[in-house]
Amino acid sequence: MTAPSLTHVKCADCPIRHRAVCARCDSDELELLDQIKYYRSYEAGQAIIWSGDQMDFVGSVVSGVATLTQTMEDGRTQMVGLLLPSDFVGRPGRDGAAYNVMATTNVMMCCFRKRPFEKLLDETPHISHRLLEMTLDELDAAREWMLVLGRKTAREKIASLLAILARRDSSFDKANFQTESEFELSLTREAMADYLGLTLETVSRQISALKKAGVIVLEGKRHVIVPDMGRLLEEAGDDSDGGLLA
Amino acid sequence: MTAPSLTHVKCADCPIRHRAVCARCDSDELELLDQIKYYRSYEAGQAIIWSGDQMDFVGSVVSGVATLTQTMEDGRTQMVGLLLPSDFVGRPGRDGAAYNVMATTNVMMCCFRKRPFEKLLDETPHISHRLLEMTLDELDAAREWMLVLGRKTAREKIASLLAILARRDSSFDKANFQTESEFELSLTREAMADYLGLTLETVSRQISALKKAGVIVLEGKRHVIVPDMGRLLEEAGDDSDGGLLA
DNA sequence: CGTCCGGTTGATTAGACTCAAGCAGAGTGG
DNA sequence: CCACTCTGCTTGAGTCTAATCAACCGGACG
Repeated sequence: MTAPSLTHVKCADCPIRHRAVCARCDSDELELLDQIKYYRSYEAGQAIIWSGDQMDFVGSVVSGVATLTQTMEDGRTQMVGLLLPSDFVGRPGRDGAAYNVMATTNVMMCCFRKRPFEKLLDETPHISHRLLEMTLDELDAAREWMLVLGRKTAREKIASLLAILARRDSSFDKANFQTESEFELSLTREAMADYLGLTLETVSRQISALKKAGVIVLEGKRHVIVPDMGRLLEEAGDDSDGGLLA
Repeated sequence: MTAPSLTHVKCADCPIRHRAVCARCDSDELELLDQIKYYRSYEAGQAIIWSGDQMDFVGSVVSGVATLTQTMEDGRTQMVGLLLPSDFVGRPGRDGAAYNVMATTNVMMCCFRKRPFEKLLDETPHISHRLLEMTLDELDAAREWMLVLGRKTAREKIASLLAILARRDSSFDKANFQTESEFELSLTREAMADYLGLTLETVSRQISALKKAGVIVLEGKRHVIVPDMGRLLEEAGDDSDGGLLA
């Protein structure tokens, strides 16, 4: 294992400046955050945090993809969150980590020392309000996922996952409704299975089935082309609006 | 349908005063909340909110049990939250309801007019911080539930639900570990099925199985006695600590 | 060249679903 | 008061979806 690379980047130059927990901060507030933060990189496959670990930082994903997973003693594991750039990691006010956080690709984190961040949170409404908003969004996403896990068939689950990845991964700039979409699959079959509550064999079979049905086109094993998003959403069992609300 | 009963109760006399979103408020802040709130009652079985409805209030459950559910066009439904006294309903900053909220028993709600509440939220850290804390707790609960939905067997699911209800329903005053527990089941078999991603027949069968195995004792169909919580947690596939962290 | 990893595919099995019948208790109306 | 119905629940028989077990493929890498 290589030593983690620690670096420091000015907040103003940060790629997630306008989406992360710091999004609403003015330049004075950014300055305060700047003083308690550091960048840290993790390699693909590496653990960022183990469940039960003492946490000395919270932070944001700057680049890359990480997963939040829960494991039972017998090894069954369930992914409970997919962390993309700007997503927040860690729970202010709690010392022990509740989940495993694993880097799926190479990941850059912007870490805030925990105690000073908690202090800032108390004193800076721009931060606490933004964190509240992000947490409410995550709660909605988790609840959406509960429907997928509890009530959808294997095929619908796969289609749902692909739809989410298509929406987030591909730059869906505007009213998220170009009919075509194309993106890189950053998860292994096993990770997808853990996300969906399936086995990796079932994931593989259903992806093959969707390919055979022409719902998706694969270039290699990881590059996905969706010729018709409407068709994919149909397969996902979603009605057209995809459950997004103002 | 009877007209809703609207009443007003002083915050100081409110049974959820120290657990709800108002928990941290001082008396001045309570006074402000008092001016924008009203109590409202709902009968068992009644809808409190329909998904997609315009929301003109947010609020707290004062007494009773309500459920948060999501429904697909073909009727498949998944419960995504169980609302007990002190739980918060509604999302500040969003006008449309994202879920159905149904009264399972008779329910009393403390409703805050939405716009004024949002204004208070902006100006009152005691409220926004408490709401953040409660939202983080709900997110943890939702993630815990994702493991149940995605990876547990029918029997483990039932045991998990009973364990949750036992912990919350029965007055688990202290270190939540008396070995014995006893509580009233406020959910129908169908509601349990919707919670667990099962059919009601499977719920019925697994409850019978747990009864036959002596894990639980039923008095009538709704009163549950758990002679040994450790045994129940074993059946739930949880290790002894039940996943609670400081 | 052999091995490992991620992925695919096939055969069989098991667990939950579906369809169906029936029970107990509460409420209703003749 | 009794028959009738309704709701919530239980139980059984048969089916089907996804899990399990197993073989195999292809590319990367030492």
